[in-house]
Amino acid sequence: MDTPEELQKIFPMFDSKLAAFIAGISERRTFDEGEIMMKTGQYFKASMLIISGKVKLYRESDEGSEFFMYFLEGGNACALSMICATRNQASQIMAMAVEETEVLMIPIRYMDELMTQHKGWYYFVLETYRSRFEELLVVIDNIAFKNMDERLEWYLKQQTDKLGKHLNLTHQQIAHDLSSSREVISRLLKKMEKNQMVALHRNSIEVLI
Amino acid sequence: MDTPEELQKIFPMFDSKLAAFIAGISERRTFDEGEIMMKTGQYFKASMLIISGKVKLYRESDEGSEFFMYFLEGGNACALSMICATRNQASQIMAMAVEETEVLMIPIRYMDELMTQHKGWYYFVLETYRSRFEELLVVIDNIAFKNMDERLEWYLKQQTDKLGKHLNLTHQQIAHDLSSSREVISRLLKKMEKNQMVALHRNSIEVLI
DNA sequence: CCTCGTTAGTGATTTCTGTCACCGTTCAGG
DNA sequence: CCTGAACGGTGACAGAAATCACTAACGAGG
Repeated sequence: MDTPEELQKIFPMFDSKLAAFIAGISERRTFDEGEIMMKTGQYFKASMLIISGKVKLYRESDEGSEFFMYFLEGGNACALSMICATRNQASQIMAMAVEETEVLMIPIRYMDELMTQHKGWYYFVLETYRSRFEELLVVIDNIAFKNMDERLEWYLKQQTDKLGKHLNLTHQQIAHDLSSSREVISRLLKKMEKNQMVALHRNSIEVLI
Repeated sequence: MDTPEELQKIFPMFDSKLAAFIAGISERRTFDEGEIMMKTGQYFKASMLIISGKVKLYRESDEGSEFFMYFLEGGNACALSMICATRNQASQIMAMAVEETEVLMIPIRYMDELMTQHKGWYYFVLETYRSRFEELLVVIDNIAFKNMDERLEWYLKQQTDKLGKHLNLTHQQIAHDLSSSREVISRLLKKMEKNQMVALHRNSIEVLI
């Protein structure tokens, strides 16, 4: 169990009373690399705060294909889990740990108390919603206005910002995340390699820019 | 100025104390059909609650093209205006009245008091964010996974849900909202007409399904 | 060391969408 | 009543992306 002081380092918005409260009621859980943390259609039993690690968030289509939206990392929280939890609504997104990830699970029965008694909590919730909302707007910009080559560049930039210049991704995975096809991604990556923007290896890509 | 009772009819989440407070501090304003209520890059000076009418929300690209996201109507509020207002951030969306629309403008200096003193207010804010967030997810579904014919059908469905079966839209406007081109929309509409899904008139479309 | 599944590269073809060109219709304003 | 702008229909073409088909390279496990 975390001490309130550790919690405040990761979530600076929490005052000490709030940090202590959360430390008392939450349960720590670790997800392995590649583990699915939340599936579409699943119901939230707890609100999740990310302590450490990295999480990829996906939107799933009816036909089963997935679309990468954004990352969560330490200090973030799943926006939907915080409110769906209180209303018992099904998740509309899929979350996958890309590295070992530690989270705090806050049971939904405490949501109302957190909201009403702790000013820092709902500020945090609002800030979480606002920033995810803005990320979604950027996602829309990209898929609505840009071609695949620009989208791929933007995608690689996002990944390197979070995971470093050396990406352990196959072309297939990238195609999947962008809801495109492997051949298209392979060709575009080749073009980027010619332009000295990336170096291609088997199962990994080095971003040079 | 509205009476608190009228306000509660439109915003059932507001308790009478909150309704009275808002009635006291807000200013009513009317926007005409077609009027731009909010431009990208503009700063919020007030949070807006929609009393009546219909508003279309757009995302604008760097190059100036616009992309329709969702409607707001009586009882809704602009999600971004509620939080950007408190942080003095620029708007990232464009809002246009599609019919005469009445709004309540709540000056930003009251935001903190509303948040901290009125439970109904932040429940309302959270609910607003949550529902807009979900609408954005559906928008992403459509542009990420669907072709233009399906997107057009979904677009027409949205419009008829809010505005009725008889839509006063030109093909050019639809193309604009979907960030496509007039010719493509014309052709797809012709196909839909053949399939008895719409009836086409000059400057208007009747949706038959 | 062999084999098979995964990963990548690439050409050919098709589909979807955007663009260009052009024409006819409608309608408001002079 | 005329005219020009806005609207809409349509064919031809171009480009992006998806799909199909095939090949080569790599690497883990027998």
